[in-house]
Amino acid sequence: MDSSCSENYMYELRRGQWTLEEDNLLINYITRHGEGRWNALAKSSGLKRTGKSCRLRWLNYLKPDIKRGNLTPQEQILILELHSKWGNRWSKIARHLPSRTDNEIKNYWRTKVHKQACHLKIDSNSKRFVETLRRFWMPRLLEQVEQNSSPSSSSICTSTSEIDQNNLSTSSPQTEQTLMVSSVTSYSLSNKTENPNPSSSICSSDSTAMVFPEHLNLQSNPNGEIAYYDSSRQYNDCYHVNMSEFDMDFIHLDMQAVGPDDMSAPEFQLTEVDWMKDDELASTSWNMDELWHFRK
DNA sequence: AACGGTACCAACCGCCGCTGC
DNA sequence: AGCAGCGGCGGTTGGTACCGT
Repeated sequence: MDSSCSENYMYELRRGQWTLEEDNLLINYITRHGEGRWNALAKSSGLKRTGKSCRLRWLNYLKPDIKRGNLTPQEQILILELHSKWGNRWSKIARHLPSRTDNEIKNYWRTKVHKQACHLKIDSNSKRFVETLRRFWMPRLLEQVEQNSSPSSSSICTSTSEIDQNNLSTSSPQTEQTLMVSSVTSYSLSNKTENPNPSSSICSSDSTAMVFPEHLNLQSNPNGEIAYYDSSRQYNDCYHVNMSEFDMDFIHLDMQAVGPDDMSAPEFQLTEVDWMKDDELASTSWNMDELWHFRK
C-alpha cells in the first residue's frame, strides 16, 4: 500500500445522511471556532466529511436561525416575484427570504412550481408561464394573505440595503404584514357595477387594469383588503384591492394575450369554457387546494 | 397488509469565479 | 501569467414518508 492509499484509508470519507454525533461535532466545532475555512474545519473537527459537505450541512440544516416548515403565502409570492425577475438565482432569492435557504427555495420551485409548468407543457422559465403564475397563482396567494392576516401574523420584513438597490422597498413602518411586490406584477380587475356578470369579475383582457407599480409594499388589513403602499415616496400612496372581487372560478385566461415570446405550446389556449370543462387540467395542473383554498 | 406511485427534501456533483502564490 | 485550492452556486439524485388502490 503506497502512501496515498494509506492516506485515503486513514481519511476514508463518509457520505450520505449525517448522524446526530456528526451534527454535534460540527455544531461544537463551529461554536468554538466559527464557520468558514471548510476544508480545514473538516480535517480539524474529526469529521470524516469533505469541507463542502460540512458547509452544506451547516448552512442548510444546522445553522441556528434557519426557519423550517412550509413556506407562507407571503414567502411564496416573494419567491414567484423574485424568480420572475432573476430566474434560477436561488441564493440571490434566498437572501431576500430571511432564514430560508437556497436549497429550500430550489426544492420548493421544483416540486411545486416547476411541476405545474411540466403539467401544462410550458417552459417554467418562459414569460408565458410567469404570466400564468401571475394570473392564477398570485391571486390565490394574495387571497391567503388576506385570510391569514391578523395583527399577530408573521411578516416578511427584509431590510437589507440590497433590497433597496434592487428597487424593492423595505417595509413600511406602520405595516404589520408587509412584503415586496416588484414592478412587473399586474392584474386586471373588472368593474362590477359596469359589468354585472360575475363571470368576469377578474379577467385578463378588459376592464380596469390594476398594475402594481414599483416600490410597492403589500399588506392585508383587518377589513379584508389587500393594500399596496408605495414607499418609494416620502408619503404613502395606497392602493386597496377588495379580494372578494377575485372569483377564480370564472377566470378567463387567454394565453394568446400573454405575448409572442414563447410559442412552444401553441395548443395551450384556455378559455373560460376550457377551464371549466378540462377535467384533467382542473384535477392535475391547478387543483392545489391545500395551497390555493379554492373558493367553495 | 402489501404494493406501487408520488412528493418531499437532504445531500452530492460538477462547474465557475475568486484569491493567493 | 499560470496554476492550485477553495468556496459558492445551480442542477441532480437518492432515500424516505405518505397516500391511494
